[in-house]
Order: sequence, then structure tokens, then C-alpha cells
Amino acid sequence: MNAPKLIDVTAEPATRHERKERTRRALLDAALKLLADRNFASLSLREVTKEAGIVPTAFYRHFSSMEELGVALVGESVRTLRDMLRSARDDRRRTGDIIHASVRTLYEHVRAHEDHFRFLTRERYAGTGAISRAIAVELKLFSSELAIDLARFEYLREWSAEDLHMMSDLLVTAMMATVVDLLEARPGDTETDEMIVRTAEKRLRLVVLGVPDWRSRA
Amino acid sequence: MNAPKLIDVTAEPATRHERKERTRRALLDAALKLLADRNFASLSLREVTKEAGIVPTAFYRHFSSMEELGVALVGESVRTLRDMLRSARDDRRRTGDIIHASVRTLYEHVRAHEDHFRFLTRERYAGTGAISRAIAVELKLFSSELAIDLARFEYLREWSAEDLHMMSDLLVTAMMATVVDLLEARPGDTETDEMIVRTAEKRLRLVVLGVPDWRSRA
DNA sequence: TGTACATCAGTGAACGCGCGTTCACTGATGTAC
DNA sequence: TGTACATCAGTGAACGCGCGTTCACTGATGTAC
Repeated sequence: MNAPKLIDVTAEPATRHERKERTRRALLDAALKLLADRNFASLSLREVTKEAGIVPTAFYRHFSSMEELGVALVGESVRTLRDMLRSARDDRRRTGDIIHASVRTLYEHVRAHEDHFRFLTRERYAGTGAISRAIAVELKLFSSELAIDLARFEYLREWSAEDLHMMSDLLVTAMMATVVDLLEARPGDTETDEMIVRTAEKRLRLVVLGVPDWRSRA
Repeated sequence: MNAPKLIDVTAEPATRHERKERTRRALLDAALKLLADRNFASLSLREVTKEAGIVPTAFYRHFSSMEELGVALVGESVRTLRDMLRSARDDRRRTGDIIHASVRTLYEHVRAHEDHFRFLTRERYAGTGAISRAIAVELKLFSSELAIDLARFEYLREWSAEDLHMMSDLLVTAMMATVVDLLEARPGDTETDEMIVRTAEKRLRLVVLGVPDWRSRA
């Protein structure tokens, strides 16, 4: 009953919609590839279409401008970030050492999606355009979600919302610094990777160690 | 005896050397001005010379490329950063509350040299060029100097060099995050400014609070 | 102090290039009957 | 199922523009005598 389908699998996709989606994907992937060692602002529409294997004018069938493509990349990258937070929550439940598990999760997600994390860390402070703004908004949301997670811990039960946000911002900042360290490490250099992970854990432990003493002086 | 000098003060500088230095300054200032809401990579040689009031080709009398001008800006900006660290050391000696004094010093230096701090935070992660690399190197040096300062504190006397660097990196990261917060605040919004400064102090206090308990678990 | 020549910061024309965007088009896929 | 028309992703020529860089130049400042 699906003999025709079996034959078609390796061929071009059947529908126009699927082909279009495939080209859109190719444009996003081409941009991510070129962004490995470049700024988004320095990326030209013609470069991206050339890398994706289409003619420059066909770009407009998918995005009205490079900025729109950039915003789409923010969306994708942020999804990767959220997946990470969800994984971290799950892993946390299965282990005694929350910090160790969280850093492990971070490490694996960064290595599995280097392009997305590179894009986020590089463009976060890049300028004043829609892309930087979108990333800033998403990181704030991310930090707020983390603050809610923090509120559930025994020691933090009586902290004010402001202090919880202060702490989650600090943790997100430290986390992003670790992401940058990982992305700047020589690929495959496991010794450096371990060192970065160890340092990341220490940073978080130092922050967390201060928690029990916080109330007495707040 | 200096009557002629008094007359000349408002006129053009006398020597060729002084004129050249003045044009160089104009190029650097033009670039900083244009960088207020832009990426360095998106800045063109022609724009900078236009803003500085000279013809594009005259650029090459001062820098061999835009990248060279960028590296010169890193040098300038880093000098501002070092001045800040020196001021922070001095202020520290005159007060009981080191954290409060340090954040105050940071605040005042950022507001006095917004262009330099904006350049540093924006270009730090901008790409893989000489500029990003130069900033990364300087921030590492900055962090190392801070680690040496930390080593002098009673509580930290027995910490390993690695742990001191971990801590100074964390402090520098938190500090740079505060710089970004300040630069993104609406100009003249003193209420937001106070909030940022208060949060910055809290961050540092939380990190420092963990210090006495560190040894027992390291 | 006065003259003759050297230096060199800044000028202006010119170049070839990649850019974003427009437009009319092609031909395969989709839809209505 | 077969036909006739509509849709639309991708094409290719063309445009005007700002770019970095070259070159020969100008004329004020500096230097040697």
C-alpha cells in the first residue's frame, strides 16, 4: 500500500509546501554556518543565498529582510535554551548534586548546539537592532523562570522576589560566561573542557554557599 | 614673555605633529561617536573620515586599516578600565564598606566614559578578529590583577591560585553585566540607576558571603 | 634673518566590486471542474 | 481520470550606491645653510 512512498523517499519532496520549507531551512542553516566566525551584521543577503544554493532574489520568498531571518534564528536558538532548562529540571530530580547535574546538562547542550549558543552570546551585545533586543527579552524570561525554580528551595523560601531575581540573574550571567568559555575552547580539547566545567561548578557553589547567611543581613 | 602664546591659544596648533595628532584624535572620536548605536564591523572607513571631517584617503596617514583603528580604541578603553581599578583600590582604603565603594567607583567611571565601556562590552563577543581577541586578553589581565588584590584579604589568604582566579573571573563577569545594565538604562533615569547599583552590590555581597564557608568543602 | 629644498597631511578623481532591490519571466505544482 | 487555469518558488538581467584602495597632486610646515 505504500510502495510508491518507499520509492519516493530519496527523491525530492512531493509538495510545494515541503520544498519551500526545505529552502527556508537551507537559508537558516546557511546563515548559522556563516555565523561560525562572523558577526550577523556583517552577513550579506547574497552570501546567505549563495551558501544556501539559491539566487539572491529568491530570498524574499522566505524573509522580507535579513533582520527577519535573524529574528527567526533567535527563536530557534531560544528554543534550544528552553530545552536545556527543561532537561536541567529533569536531571535535577534524579540526582543529589544539583549543581553538578546542571553544569553537565549545560555542557552537553552547548556542545550539541554550538551554532545556536554562539549566535546568542555573540549577538546579545552586538547592537541596538531587533535581534539584540529579542535576545535580551528572552534571557530576561529565562532568568525569571529560573527565579521561580529557585523559590522552591528550602533555604530560599523567604527571599524577596527582588533578591531571587538578583540571584537568578547572577546565575544566568555566570552560565553565559561558561558558554562563552566552552565556545572559545579549542575543539576536541577535553582537558580544557573539563577545566571549564570544573570552574563553572565552583562558581555556582560559591554563589550558593552565601545563601544561608543572606537573611541575617538583608 | 609668553604674549605670542596667549594670542595663539585659540588659533590652529603650530606644529605639523600637533595637527596630525589632532586629526588622529578626530578619527578616534568620530568612530566612538558612530559606535554609540552600532557595531564596529558595520562601520566603514568612509563614514569615519566623513564624521571626522577629512577625505577618505587621508585615513591612511593615521591607520593602515579600520582594524588598526579598532585596536587603538581597545587600548584607550582599556586604559579607562585600569584607571577605574586604580581608583577602586584608592577608595577602598578610605572606607569600611569595600563593596559599596567599589560599585560606586564603577558607576562613576562608567557614566564618565560610556563610549569606552560600550565599545568594550559590545565588541568583546563580536567576532574572531584582532579587536575581540585584544579585549579578551586585556580582560584576562584585569581579572588576574583583581585576583592578586583578593589574595591580600584575610579570609582568602589560604585559597589556591585557581580558586582565586575563579572568584575574580566571577566578579569581573558580574561587573561587566552591571556595566551593560548601566549602558542600557534610559539616560538620566536616576531611579533605574540606583536600582542597578543596589542589585550590583547585592550580587557581590552574595558572592563574598560564601567565602568563609569555602575552605571547609574545597 | 632669508632662501631653497624636503617632507608630508590632506585632496580629488578614478577604479572595480559586492551590495540590496526591482522587474518580467519560467515552469513545476496545485486546484476546479 | 483528464483538462484548463491559477499559484508561486525560483530565475536572471539590470539598476544605482557606497565601499576600500590607487594614484598623482597641492600647499603649508620643517630643515639646512
